[in-house]
Formats: sequence, structure tokens, C-alpha cells
Amino acid sequence: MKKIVLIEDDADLYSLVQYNLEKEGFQVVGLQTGKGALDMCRRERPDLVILDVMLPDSDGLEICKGIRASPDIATSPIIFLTARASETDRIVGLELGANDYIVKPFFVRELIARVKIHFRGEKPVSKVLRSGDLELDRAHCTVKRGTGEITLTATEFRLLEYLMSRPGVVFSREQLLDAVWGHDRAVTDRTVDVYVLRLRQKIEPEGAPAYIRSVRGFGYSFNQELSREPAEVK
Amino acid sequence: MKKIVLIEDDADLYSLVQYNLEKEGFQVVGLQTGKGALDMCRRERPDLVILDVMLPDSDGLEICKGIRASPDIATSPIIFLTARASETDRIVGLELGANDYIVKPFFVRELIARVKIHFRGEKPVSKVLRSGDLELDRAHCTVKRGTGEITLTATEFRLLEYLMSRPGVVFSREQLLDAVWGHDRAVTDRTVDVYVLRLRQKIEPEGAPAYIRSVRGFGYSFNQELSREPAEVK
DNA sequence: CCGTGCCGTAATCAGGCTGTAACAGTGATA
DNA sequence: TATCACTGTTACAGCCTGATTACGGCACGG
Repeated sequence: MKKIVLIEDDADLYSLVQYNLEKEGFQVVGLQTGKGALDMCRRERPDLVILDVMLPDSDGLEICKGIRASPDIATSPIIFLTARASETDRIVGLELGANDYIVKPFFVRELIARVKIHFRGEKPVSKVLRSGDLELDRAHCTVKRGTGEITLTATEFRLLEYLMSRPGVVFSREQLLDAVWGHDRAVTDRTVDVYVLRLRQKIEPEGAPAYIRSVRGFGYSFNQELSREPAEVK
Repeated sequence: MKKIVLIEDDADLYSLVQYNLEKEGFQVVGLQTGKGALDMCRRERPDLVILDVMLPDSDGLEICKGIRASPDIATSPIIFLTARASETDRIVGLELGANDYIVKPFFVRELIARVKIHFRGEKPVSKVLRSGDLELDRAHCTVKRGTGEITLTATEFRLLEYLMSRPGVVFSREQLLDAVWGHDRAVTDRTVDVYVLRLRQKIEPEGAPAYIRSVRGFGYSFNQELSREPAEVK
């Protein structure tokens, strides 16, 4: 489910937009003040941000700049919602990094349609990740190797899921902690080592392929070779 | 350079938009009729399409549908330009697959800004650096020469990455230490020599091209000649 | 209340990466 | 040609990195 952060100080408008977004299946979190908006975005890592420009205690443009300056969430689409309709305002908003600029008053259904644009064309992520004879089912939170089911703990599962989602890509411990443990983690990076070990013990019993690759000096990656279709049969 | 197909029947507006797009460095091709617009898109494979909805001989919505149905160009962004401002028109346009919907009259500079949005955020540097038959993949932390994979240590990899990222540029040992070893390094500059040697041994086995060039008195650089496309055949 | 299992940390160990020193080779300059 | 500065090459000791084990804390369910 897509998560949207909504920053809008007008309570009625906030409710209206929230209601309609949720009706469309989006998860909405938000604030009716500008203060703390940036922190909320950093914390929630939304898939999209809807931002009022004129806020009583803050400036939407500043929040936008802040988002674009935070590596984690810099690429999230931002839609400005504002009564400022002048040419200059529009240009400034768009050039500051907004992905859309909607002038009030607006049609709610148009806003929804414009929100949806940003989620269109995303390839529906397969619910099942496969690599060689290893199979991870996101929906059922299960992992199978060949026919046998493998029991993983929640953390182990998320770690494996993340690694399998981008086979071959090398992730630093830092990145893995961010992705699997969350940003407000208070965990040593050595913890990753231990979990990689535990995963290996479970999914790589004697003689099994080396699913997880250690990349000295960089981190870990899921072995890409195993993700390919079996090459040629001899 | 980005190529834009512009379909707009009003000659004045066509010229105005074309002029402003070209001033921004876009390549503009287009038609002032709807007929043949789809063919033109299929032929030109534009990076973006600007489409008037109400055309004398055709319907922009149909053209949009046609584009989305042509695998080659189905993912090209489409911006509608139209006088139809009703809520229904907007929704229909956006849900048909348009990426933006601009109502006439509009500010040209806003149109330009909205065009630029679609080219923003394209990753500036490819994750893969190539020079001749040498290929360095940043994401996978791997280096290939021809078909064979080359195993590098972390420091070797970072050094090669830095050199390959700016082919032809000569870096002093000082600069390389800063870039590869970090600013708080406590390392002799002769160390660079040793790592260049180790790199050469790994990526330049007997008879291979001289990827890394020593510049006496200055430092090292990656051989630019190898980065170019094979010159001309004699 | 207790037991079980998950979670994160710390300590230990082996292997190989790393950086330095020393020496050899090369090119520039007079 | 002789000399010097710069670069190429080798070898080695130290230490960093990652693997592994063990342990205490914590939450949860019985």
C-alpha cells in the first residue's frame, strides 16, 4: 500500500483530501502544521508528499527543499497545493523540485488522478521472489528451498527479502540497517554479520549454493548468478 | 538532447511553444494536424509528447491511446494541452494515461517547467563505467574485461572507479589519496604507486592495453583513448 | 511465574588486505 | 655519459575485516 504524507493547515481541506485518498486505498499520515513536517517525512518515508505552500508556522517551499536535501527521501514525488497562482509562484514551485503544482481551488478527483500518475507504470512487484531453488513468498512470509519449507524469524525474513529484491547489488551494512532495521535504529553494524550468518545457516545447509555473497570492504549481496534462469543444459 | 513531439493545430501557439522549447535546448518535431501524429511518434520515438486535445481532424485522446498501445513508445510522458477545463475532461485526460494536463490559456514558462520535470531525476551517471573492453559496475562492485571477471580488493576497486570516472584527467597522488583513502588518511603517497601496480597487474595482463597512464611529475590518469568509441576503420 | 525463542552485543580467530621500506629501473637534464 | 629525481617492483609485518561463538536481555505465551 502506498503511503502519502499530507501537510495542509486547513482542517476541512485536510479531512476532505485525506478521506478521498483513503477511499482510493492510500495510507495517509500528515500534519496540519508545517513544523515537524520534514521530520515526519524522514520518519515515515512516504511514497508521495502533498504539501501546502502557505502554512501559518512554516513555508512549504522550505519543506520541499528539506526533502530534496535528505538522501533517503529525496526522490519522493511532491505535489504542491496552493492558492498562489501567479506565473512566478508556479515556476518557483516547480523548479524547486515539485513534481506537480495544483492551484486552489481544485477538483479533488483531479488531485487523486494526479496522485495516481506517480504510481502508474510501476511494475507490479512480484509477490514471490525466486532465485535458483530458493523461493520467498512476500504475502505468506514463507521461504522454501526446493520442497522443504524454511522457518525464518521476522528480521531474518526482511533481510533476505531485501537482499533478494535486488540480486547482485551490493549493500553496505549501513544500507541494510536502514532498510531492514529502520532509520531510528540503535544497532551496531556488526549485527548484520550475525544475521547474515543465521540466514546462511538456514538457507545454505551443507553443499547448498552460496546465496549470500560477502563483498569485502563493501557489504553483502545476493548472488546474482542464482537468479538467472538455469543457463544451458549439457 | 531530448526530443519532443509537439502536436498543436494553432500555428501561433505552435511556434511559441516550439521557440521556447528549443531555446531550452530541446529538439522539437511536430505537426499542426492530428492525422499522422501517431505515426510520427512511432517514427521519431520522442522522449516526451505534447498533445493538443481538440484537433480539427482528429482527437488528441485517441492519439494518446494509440501511443500507450504502442510498446515502443508506451512509456513516453504525454502532456495534454487543452481548453477543456471541466472536471470530467481533466479526469478523463489524466486517466487515459496523460502525465500532465495543462489548461489553456497557460504560462509558457510553466509549460517548460512541467516539461523539465519529466527529465529530472534521471540518474546523472550510469552505474556502469566502460572503457574499451573494461567494464566497472558500481552497484555490483564488479569489474569485467571482455567476458572474464576480475577480482579486485576494496581499495583497488575504489581507485579504479575514481580514475575511470574522469578519463583523461590527470590526478596527483595527493588527490587520489583524498578521493580514495579519505581526507583523514595517514598514508604515504607512495602507496598510490603500489596500488596502481596491483591494478595494472590485474587489469592489464600481457599485451592488454595500457589502461592507466603514468604522467611523470604529476600523477596518474585513465587512458582516455580507450574510452572513446572505436575511432574510424582504415 | 516460568520457559522459550528472538534479538543485539561482545569476544575471539583466521585470513588476506594494506601500507611501508628498500631496491631496481627509467627518463630527464646538464 | 653521469647524475638525479621519479617511478616500478618486491617482500613483509601488522592489522583490519568478516566468520563464528557465546551470552544476557527482552517479549511473549502458557
